[in-house]
Amino acid sequence: MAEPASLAPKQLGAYFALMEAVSLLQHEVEKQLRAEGDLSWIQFQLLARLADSDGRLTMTELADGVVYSRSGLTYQAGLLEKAGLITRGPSPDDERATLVTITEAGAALVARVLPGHVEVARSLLFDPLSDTDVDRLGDLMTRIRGHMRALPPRSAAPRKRRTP
Amino acid sequence: MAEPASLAPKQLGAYFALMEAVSLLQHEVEKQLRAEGDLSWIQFQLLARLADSDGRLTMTELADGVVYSRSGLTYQAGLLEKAGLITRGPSPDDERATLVTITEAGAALVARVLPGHVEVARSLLFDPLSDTDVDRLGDLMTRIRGHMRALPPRSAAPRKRRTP
DNA sequence: GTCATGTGCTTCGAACTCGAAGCATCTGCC
DNA sequence: GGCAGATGCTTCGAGTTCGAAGCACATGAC
Repeated sequence: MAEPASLAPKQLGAYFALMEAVSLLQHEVEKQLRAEGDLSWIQFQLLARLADSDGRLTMTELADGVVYSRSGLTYQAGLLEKAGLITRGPSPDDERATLVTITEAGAALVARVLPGHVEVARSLLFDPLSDTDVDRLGDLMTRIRGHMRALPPRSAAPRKRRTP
Repeated sequence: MAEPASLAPKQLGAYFALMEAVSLLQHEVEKQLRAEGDLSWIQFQLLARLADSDGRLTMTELADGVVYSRSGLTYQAGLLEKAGLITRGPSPDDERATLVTITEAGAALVARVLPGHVEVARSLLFDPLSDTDVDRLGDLMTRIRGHMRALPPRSAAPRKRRTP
């Protein structure tokens, strides 16, 4: 390649390994979710997030952290609603907001696909790792995620995150 | 969520942190590549791979590791060719194969966007890490990637990888 | 040589994603 | 109260992705 451009080869290696490994993992995860529950990774994330939060999130809260565009979320929510996994209704507090609720069917589906999902993650991601490795990976990625979340948007998102 | 299903919470946390961090990183990387070179992450990967390999790879070799479907690769190669960044020609050895070569313009483009690309990776990914952390991350992800690559396809890819 | 099967790539249709534009509501300032 | 700008969500169009089907060549058995 042209030049290292101030990133040590070790770092470049780590970077590419990270990206490729996650890409492979995501691919396998999608396959499992599609096969067992006819869900995409995003749909699963949305349902899981709802299941965690007792249902009742606004669209924006739901999107937060799932990085997706608003329109994409609308689309996915439409699919999930049509499939009977979630419900959308107006918020009593804010007429503009849409409150999303997970249905019983939705919760049941999450519960059904979760074991297989976890199994894929275990066999692909954690199999070659020791307990210490898992700790380190968790620590590293948590720190990195925190760092990224805290960053000022790089020139983007004119309307993305509420500044609290 | 329903149940941990035999994955320790620590592992689940590591898993989700990993997925989210990479998702964020990829998003930013795409933005930079789009802004500075009008490239997608896949296109950049393809060009970088070609630049590394003295050009001259078959479509399948090029796709290998970039996980994409063959048709997607055909599509992307079409775009890159139209943009004058690569050339496609028949292979002398195998009439079926298409040999892909990177052009000067393609190599120049990679060289042009690389510094910015590296800078994004540095500031998002490596900024909160010490040298030791980088070593560990590289080690972990390299092992994980190796593990995943070696796996038997889980029921998929009837025609995906040559078995050497 | 010839036929069956495997492999390399492309074409096709359907599904998904994003950003820009649009509509409705909310908030703050006057 | 009323108006300007911000915010929440949706619609729309263009671009991208994938899997299945299809075509062309290669390889091995006979």
